[in-house]
Amino acid sequence: MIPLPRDFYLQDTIVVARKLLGKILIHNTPEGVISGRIVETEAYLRGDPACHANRGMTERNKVMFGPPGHAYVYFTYGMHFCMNAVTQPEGIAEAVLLRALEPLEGVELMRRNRKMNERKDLCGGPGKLTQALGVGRVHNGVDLTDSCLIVADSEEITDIVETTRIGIREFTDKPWRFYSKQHLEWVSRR
DNA sequence: ACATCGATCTACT
DNA sequence: GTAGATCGATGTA
Repeated sequence: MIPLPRDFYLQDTIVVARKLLGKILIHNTPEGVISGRIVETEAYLRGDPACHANRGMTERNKVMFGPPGHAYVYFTYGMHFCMNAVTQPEGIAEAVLLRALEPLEGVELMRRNRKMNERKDLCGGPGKLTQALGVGRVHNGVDLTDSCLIVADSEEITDIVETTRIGIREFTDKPWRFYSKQHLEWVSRR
């Protein structure tokens, strides 16, 4: 599995969000490899009130201001982690939220992490996929091109549905959520 | 110091 | 369709 190069994350963030569809997120854990195909993403841009970094750098969002190709993992709702891939050069805070995966390797580990058996319940949502892969606080800031958590190159998806983003209160009209039409069954919502 | 609420999920109606 | 869980980052005083 070849990690996507850092340059990949220097493209326009919306382009990155679309091109990440089909790619493979891989977590190498002591228990074994857990991986899935990315099938749903959202873009968060500068100047976007829904973007965590919009009001400047804070302790929580500082990874978004760092170099591209790193993971921005944050804790929310008192119980969930969400994972992003940071895009754009250092100093410019944009990112792509990973919202759903098609489970590939380590499905039994996912079942154990999630306390769920149905394949469809394992990775179909941003909080679900981090729990399934065992991704949390310690992964905030790790290098997605060279660490235990990587995004590997794979097929290009061309049949993409774009919709508005989920769970935000501002900029709700922007069509910056993307999912693969050929992986509908793994997507969090249609 | 303190109040608010979130890029969510589950269980229950 | 919606309430409740649960906690720390953030904004206001």
